[in-house]
Amino acid sequence: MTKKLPDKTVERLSQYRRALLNYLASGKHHIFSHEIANLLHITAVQVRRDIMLIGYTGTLRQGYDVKELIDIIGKIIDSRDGQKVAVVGIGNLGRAIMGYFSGKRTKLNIVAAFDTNPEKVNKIYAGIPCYHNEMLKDIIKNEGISIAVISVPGEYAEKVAEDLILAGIKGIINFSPKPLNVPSHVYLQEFDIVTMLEKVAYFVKKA
Amino acid sequence: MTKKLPDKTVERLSQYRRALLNYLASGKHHIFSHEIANLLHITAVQVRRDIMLIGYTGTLRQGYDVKELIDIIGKIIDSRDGQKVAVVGIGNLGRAIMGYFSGKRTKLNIVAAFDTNPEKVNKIYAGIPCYHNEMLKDIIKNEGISIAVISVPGEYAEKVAEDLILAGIKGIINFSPKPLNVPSHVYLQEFDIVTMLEKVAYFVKKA
DNA sequence: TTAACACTGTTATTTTTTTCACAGATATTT
DNA sequence: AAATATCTGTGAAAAAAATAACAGTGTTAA
Repeated sequence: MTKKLPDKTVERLSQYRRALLNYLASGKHHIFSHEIANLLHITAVQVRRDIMLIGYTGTLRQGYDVKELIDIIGKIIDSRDGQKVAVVGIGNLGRAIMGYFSGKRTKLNIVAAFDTNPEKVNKIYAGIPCYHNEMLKDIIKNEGISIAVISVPGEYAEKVAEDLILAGIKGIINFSPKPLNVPSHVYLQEFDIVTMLEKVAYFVKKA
Repeated sequence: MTKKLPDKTVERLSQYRRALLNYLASGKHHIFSHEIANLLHITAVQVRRDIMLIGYTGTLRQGYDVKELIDIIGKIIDSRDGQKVAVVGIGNLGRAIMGYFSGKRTKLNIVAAFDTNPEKVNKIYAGIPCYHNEMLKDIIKNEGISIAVISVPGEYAEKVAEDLILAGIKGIINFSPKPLNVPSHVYLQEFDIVTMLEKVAYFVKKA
């Protein structure tokens, strides 16, 4: 199972798991591919194919064992000992992200936040300590943080990314509008809110 | 030029425009495809293809006229009279989004925010009035708002989406972790932060 | 004036992702 | 027990997106 899965499949697996955890609360133990599909509003074939790709197999006429499936997905997408995450830039967006994770105990732990604003440095946000950006390299290295979320204004994004890369970060999620350049051993996911809005606007506009 | 462009091309066009507006400040009036490519860290072919798709053509040996290109992109992705946008859910994320747009005058105008929290209702955030969710349908209709950003907790997302659709919304950006189901005449863009992080974690994890 | 060069525009190819179509298996109905 | 219905797993086809390859054309250099 070492073979890398398609990008999109990994995204959906994460969503399957969340939906299934929720579904467990209904007390049912089995679920059909078309039921999963309905939860995410996608097609049943897609669900079956994704599940096929991770090597799990359901039972005919009964569908998939919910707990087993949740477990398998965990084995695939989680890393054994969890991964540490840092958030750089404690504006509204940074705090929103920290809020999403606070309380939940998953394999992904936000363990540090960074900002340059002295008002914010050395405070605790959603249970996470905020350090000055100057500390970034040291803390990333010492804590073994492998993933960083960049939620600083565009002007600073490049510099932050450089520092992160020098510190040995492995994955970056960039919320700033500045496209980043990363070496091939760093996985980069960009997300640009303005662009997303403009795209929606394009597909919405009636001539 | 009524033919719909590929999804990804539209995203990139939005990014080209922003990069080009910035590039104008350098005082240069022309730009080569490979220079645009460098700005976004993509390939020159991709840039040329996108530009081909919108029917613009550069001049050999000089590249593209920056202002013209910006104009053409605007003609393609903006709608003539602009579009109105609403943000539903004024948590950190909602405020972050409003912050991105405040001040900038583009063809996309956030004209209303909604929340259920009485502390927030009837206040102004980043210049945008916040109404109670009860007002949603009326205001969407009366103001002619065509796009909505959902930044409420998952539990409320479905209900909000229903109301938006009843109100005649055309496009939705969903930041909640609850997958939405929309009729085919509504364009939906989902963005799930937890899933994105889990995806990055997967591609980053060593063994 | 000819050769080398540097770009664009586009066709062809490849890769990635989704959808179709159906064989196989087991429960249910008649 | 045969016929029917239901659901999985997957090969094959289609659709979407990215990349390669190159013809064409003006520019510069020799």
